[in-house]
Amino acid sequence: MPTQDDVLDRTFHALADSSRRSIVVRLSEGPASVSELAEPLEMSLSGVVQHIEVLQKSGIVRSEKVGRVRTCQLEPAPMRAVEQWIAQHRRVWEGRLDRLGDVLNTTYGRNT
Amino acid sequence: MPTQDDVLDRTFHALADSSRRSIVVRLSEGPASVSELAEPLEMSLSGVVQHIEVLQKSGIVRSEKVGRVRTCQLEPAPMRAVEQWIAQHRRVWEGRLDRLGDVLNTTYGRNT
DNA sequence: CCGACACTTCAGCGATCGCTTAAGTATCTG
DNA sequence: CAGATACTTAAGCGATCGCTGAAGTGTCGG
Repeated sequence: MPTQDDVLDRTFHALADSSRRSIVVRLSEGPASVSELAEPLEMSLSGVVQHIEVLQKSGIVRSEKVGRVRTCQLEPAPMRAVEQWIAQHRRVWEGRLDRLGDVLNTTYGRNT
Repeated sequence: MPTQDDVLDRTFHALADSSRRSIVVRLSEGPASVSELAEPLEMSLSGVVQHIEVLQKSGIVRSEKVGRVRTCQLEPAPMRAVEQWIAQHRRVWEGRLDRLGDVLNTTYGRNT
């Protein structure tokens, strides 16, 4: 069973590449086959397949093969996990941000 | 000048490591020195410094050296960029998601 | 001035990444 | 059945990653 950390590792990693993000963008408009996903990318088909594998391992993408065509679609859960992770920690600093400007040139004590 | 793609590449990459995320979590509670950030991590100091460099290159972290102490703090802009990128594309599929279940076992035609 | 402290810099190392080419394996089409 | 199509699998390669240990540099405290 993958920990939450594993999910975040894999999802952030999957999205840290602009070819993979463009696949995600394309899939956000609806399912597509491997070769449809490959078409706009200037890369060999097997390069694209490897990107899709990374996306699948992160859980962002699901796929199913019918006949000789593999069709891919998005799975929203991992991206929501990422979005929530960011939102959660953003809330913490935003509560502090108004004070940081002054704090920087004085003491940095933790108030715990 | 870094493109938006570069920012996303570097920010997603920076967050794709649990040691770096734990640094971000720690910094969300307020600024900290390099050795304060290093303390909970089971890793050499220079390993930690390298993680901080990755975070700085992405723009997530800023730092300033006073005397012999480097103090780090969070910079919210890049994480907001990531959050917005996700939110933007999530909106697109969520409009479609209710249809996908049925679509999967029928045709996958794009309706453009 | 001398040692402790807080980094800093650098070489190196095994592992993973992103990509290629080449050679498969099914599946459809005529 | 013979192609063409749509992947699939595997080897390999240069680059980057995450980390270490060792040797610095600059600062502070006594």
